[in-house]
Amino acid sequence: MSQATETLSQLETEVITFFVRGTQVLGLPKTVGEIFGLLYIAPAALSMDDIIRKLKISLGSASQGLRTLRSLRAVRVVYIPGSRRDHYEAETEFRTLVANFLRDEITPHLESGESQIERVRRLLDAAYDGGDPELIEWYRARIDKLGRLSGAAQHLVPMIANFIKF
Amino acid sequence: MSQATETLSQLETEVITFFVRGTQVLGLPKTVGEIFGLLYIAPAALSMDDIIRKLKISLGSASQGLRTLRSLRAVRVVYIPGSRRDHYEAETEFRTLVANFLRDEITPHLESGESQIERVRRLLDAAYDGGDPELIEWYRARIDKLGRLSGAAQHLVPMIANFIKF
DNA sequence: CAAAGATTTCAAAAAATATTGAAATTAATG
DNA sequence: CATTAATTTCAATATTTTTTGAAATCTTTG
Repeated sequence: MSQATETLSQLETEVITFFVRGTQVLGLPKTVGEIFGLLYIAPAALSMDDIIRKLKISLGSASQGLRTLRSLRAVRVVYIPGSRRDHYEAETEFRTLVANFLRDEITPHLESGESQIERVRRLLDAAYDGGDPELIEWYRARIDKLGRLSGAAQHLVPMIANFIKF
Repeated sequence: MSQATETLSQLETEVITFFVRGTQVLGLPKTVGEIFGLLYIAPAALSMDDIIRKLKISLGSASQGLRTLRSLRAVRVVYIPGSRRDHYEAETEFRTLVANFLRDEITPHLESGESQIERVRRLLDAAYDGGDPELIEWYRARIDKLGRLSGAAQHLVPMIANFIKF
């Protein structure tokens, strides 16, 4: 039996709003932010049922949202002796959270961007026969600039990961 | 009269795809990425009509997309003597592009986050009467952690803006 | 200043995304 | 091992976002 009150306190509401904004900036569903915010400010681990009742969201959203948060390692399963339900608590180390997010969500994008630029370069090399050489040089300059952006972005990631240390 | 070919070359298609992915990561509409990509790789400024014909998008999307890009200062209006239409070219300095984006799109979010945390702090102070002091201290620790995240993010922005220099 | 051209606006349609809840599955208990 | 509880899945629904194109507005030019 869960002893948590059914209504959200003003404090809880504010904290949840904070994270909902965050997840929306990151392009994640609102319910994911709600669940994370609720768990972040919860003094004890909550079951899926607690989450459903406090946030008034559906079973499906809760299950799907927790799956997302688990896959981001933003939430951890905690065993509560005597309860048959899984209980969840938030990962509160933002350093860890950011590092995981960068590694799982950002780095793959950057790598695919890098390989795409490589492909465009080869395309340009193949076009040497036929096309106007001056135009091709101009294109190459533009693609090179893109390559430098991509490279800089890849350097940036570990810098960011390293910077959030507290 | 526009002399640009009507079909997109493979090179153009690849570059556009690159930027479409980018805008989708940033949460901007696909057409915005398409327009920017087309302009980025275009050897000469293009009119809205050129954009519509080459990308096969609607008038409304082109107008709205160009508005977005202008407001991000990712695109510049260029006057072409003898033509009545506005012509557009892409801002190709990624340093400028990133700096503008951080200032206009990211910083405001961070500032509103900061002030929201301030509000939660005051809420907690007001709650000193009535609530369990131990629980309130626990809450305060969680809110402080949030505050440190917010502070770190704000330090990060100028660092990133500074790092993309080429 | 009329006429044609270019651009913007905005309501409606289409597409993409998120949410719901009932049914299926999986796990725990007596 | 049957029963009940907990969780996941997924098709249907709702919501949000993007795109379209016709009408309105603004601009240029003869």
